[in-house]
Amino acid sequence: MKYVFFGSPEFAATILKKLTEAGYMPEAIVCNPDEPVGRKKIITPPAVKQLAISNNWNIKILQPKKLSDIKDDLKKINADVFIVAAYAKIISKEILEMPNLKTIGVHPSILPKYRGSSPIQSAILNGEEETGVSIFIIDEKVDHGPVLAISNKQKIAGENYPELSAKLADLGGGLLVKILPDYLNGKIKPQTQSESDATFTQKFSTKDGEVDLKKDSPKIIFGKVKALNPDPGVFTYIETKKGRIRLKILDAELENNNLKLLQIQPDGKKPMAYKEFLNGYKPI
RNA sequence: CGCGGGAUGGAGCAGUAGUUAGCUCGUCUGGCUCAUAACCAGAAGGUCGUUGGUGCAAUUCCAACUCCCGCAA
Repeated sequence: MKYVFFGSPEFAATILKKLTEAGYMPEAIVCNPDEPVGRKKIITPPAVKQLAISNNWNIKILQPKKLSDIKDDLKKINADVFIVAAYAKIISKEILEMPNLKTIGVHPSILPKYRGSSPIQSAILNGEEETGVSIFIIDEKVDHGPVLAISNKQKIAGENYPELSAKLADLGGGLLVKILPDYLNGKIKPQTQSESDATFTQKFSTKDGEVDLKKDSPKIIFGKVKALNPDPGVFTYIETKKGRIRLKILDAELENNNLKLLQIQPDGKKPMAYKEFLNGYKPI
């Protein structure tokens, strides 16, 4: 089987790793361009590219700004199927339908629930007790195509976004490897999604991470802390002897509906335990 | 040159131009207690980021540098 892998972040890298471990080496990978990260603007390649480089895979790495720029390259590869995991760009119909086995996607939710760009964070934020991973055929509407397989349920038990994402990537990668042979042989019958059950998620912004420790309910704050870290993060303002400071909330736990802050970070300081913060800052 | 905060014992913070640099926490020792993250007594532990400058005197003033971090992208 010849395939091209589309994906950029850690979630995608985990899935690609599973595929290659199972003997499926892509002809090429397509990921976002290297981007400057942080204050120092260090040029950082996406996780998928790093995986390929660190393993010295002799495959093509395509990092187009626009997918239309690499149409011809993709055509030349003459792949049987495209596999997409968290690529972050909308892929045009023309490209999706290039391979005769079309393009399949891995989406970290149980479709048709939580379509869109932040399924994992949204599930945590909404206090879902479990979620899962879906594999489906991608069409031109976002996360809309017929479903090939749905993973076992994954319990959500206080994980934060990166932790849950890692688990789901693992789960999704495993499922993909498992069903791929059947899909290639045409043994799987795609199931159309129920449109009436569909829900959508959107990206979060800094503003979504602002909380008020006094006014907001502990449960909601807790959900945000787990879902929105490390990016865009959760923050609040707190009055101390020295004045009002901005405080990021990195980790917390919920105990009998009381929010207990564990790890915080004052503006301009390193992350620290809340207990240590109290030693020096004396909130009012 | 995008904006800004910071560097003081293991941690978080104060602080001052001048014989012994403080506080909260932690650590160690002893005591109390059925017991404890509680309490009492005591102890160890700091070239006050680096380099240079001005002072009789600098950790405290000035300059440069290094490193850390928040925002923005």
